[in-house]
Amino acid sequence: MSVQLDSESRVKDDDHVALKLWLRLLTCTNLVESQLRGQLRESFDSTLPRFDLLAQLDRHPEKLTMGELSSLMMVSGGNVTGLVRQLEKEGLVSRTPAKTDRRTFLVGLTRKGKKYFDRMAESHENWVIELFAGLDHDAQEALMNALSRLKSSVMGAGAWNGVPRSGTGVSRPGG
Amino acid sequence: MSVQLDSESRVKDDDHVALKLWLRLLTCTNLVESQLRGQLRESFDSTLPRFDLLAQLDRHPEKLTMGELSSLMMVSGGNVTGLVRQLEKEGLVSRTPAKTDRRTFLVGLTRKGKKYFDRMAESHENWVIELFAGLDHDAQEALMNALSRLKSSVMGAGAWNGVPRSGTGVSRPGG
DNA sequence: ACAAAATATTTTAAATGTAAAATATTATAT
DNA sequence: ATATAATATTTTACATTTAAAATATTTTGT
Repeated sequence: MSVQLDSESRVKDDDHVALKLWLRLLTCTNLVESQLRGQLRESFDSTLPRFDLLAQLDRHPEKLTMGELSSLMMVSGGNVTGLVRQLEKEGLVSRTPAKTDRRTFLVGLTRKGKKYFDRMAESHENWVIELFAGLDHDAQEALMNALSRLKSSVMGAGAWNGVPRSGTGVSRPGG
Repeated sequence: MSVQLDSESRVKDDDHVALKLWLRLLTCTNLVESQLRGQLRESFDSTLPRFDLLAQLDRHPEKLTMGELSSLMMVSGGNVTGLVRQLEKEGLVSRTPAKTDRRTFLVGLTRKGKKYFDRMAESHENWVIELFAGLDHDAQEALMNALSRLKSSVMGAGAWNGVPRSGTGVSRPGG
């Protein structure tokens, strides 16, 4: 049937380079995400958002507020509310009111959550290494540099509204 | 509070280069996607998946089956079923049974859908160009090359299960 | 021809996601 | 002090997404 296999196929010959670039970026991300999601499900019966939330807490042992989690994960506040509730019910994270501000909650890994995360994180890193193994170290450096520039470009472009975080004014220099 | 603004912040200093690379890739994609989603909503009261589906049909004027759409968009079949149903109800796409195979449906843009898409596509391309404007042409070429290599790497790595397309055996050389 | 396997799609159930409104609390400006 | 604005989170309503099961049809093997 000779049909391409991914989103890039929608690029027309006369399309702008930037558009091709964006679609290839999206394709790569989708491919990696699919692999990781599948592995996480098969090996640990878990999901990417759960893993990502635990990873943020592991990276920030000083505990994080709901809003910080929302910013870091680049998802809406309501989304975080649901995920934290779920993980708290399973005893993987703790959620305690802040002393100084009664609006705020501090979220952190429990011992059980830390163990659970560490187990997954090791496998996760190996999966990523394997997926990127086709690029030698220089190629990885080159890609990292290119992506750094892209990140700056995107964050600099237009009026920056940020990632949807309804009801949160965090990180809106233009707002 | 001095907390970073995106997923990369979960990288620890001793983490493997590939992991940093993956998180930066994810961050860039999330940033671009958020911008485009917001613009699409504000300017056209539409969404990315709707746009993507129409774009695939525009790219393939010979019409596509549900399964081909699923592969091209890298989303599950059930997802395509819902999107096509919605767009068909709005008169933007047509969905006709194939002559030779009664399991199969052929989906294509209606005249109304083509107009609707063209209007969005122009803005969409301009948004992308603007988001990538911080990279000069050489940098864009470099990034494209790096991503090409990454795509090959990911598609070559491990047993390729492909993107989740439940109930679809498409493109599984290993299955 | 006929059973079994493969394929294409839809349906289902549950998870994830957004955006906007609602609630509660804290900060600011008279 | 008190009204107003800003902030942090939750709730609500709904859209999207996946994975698996179900359905329908075609293909394959014998």
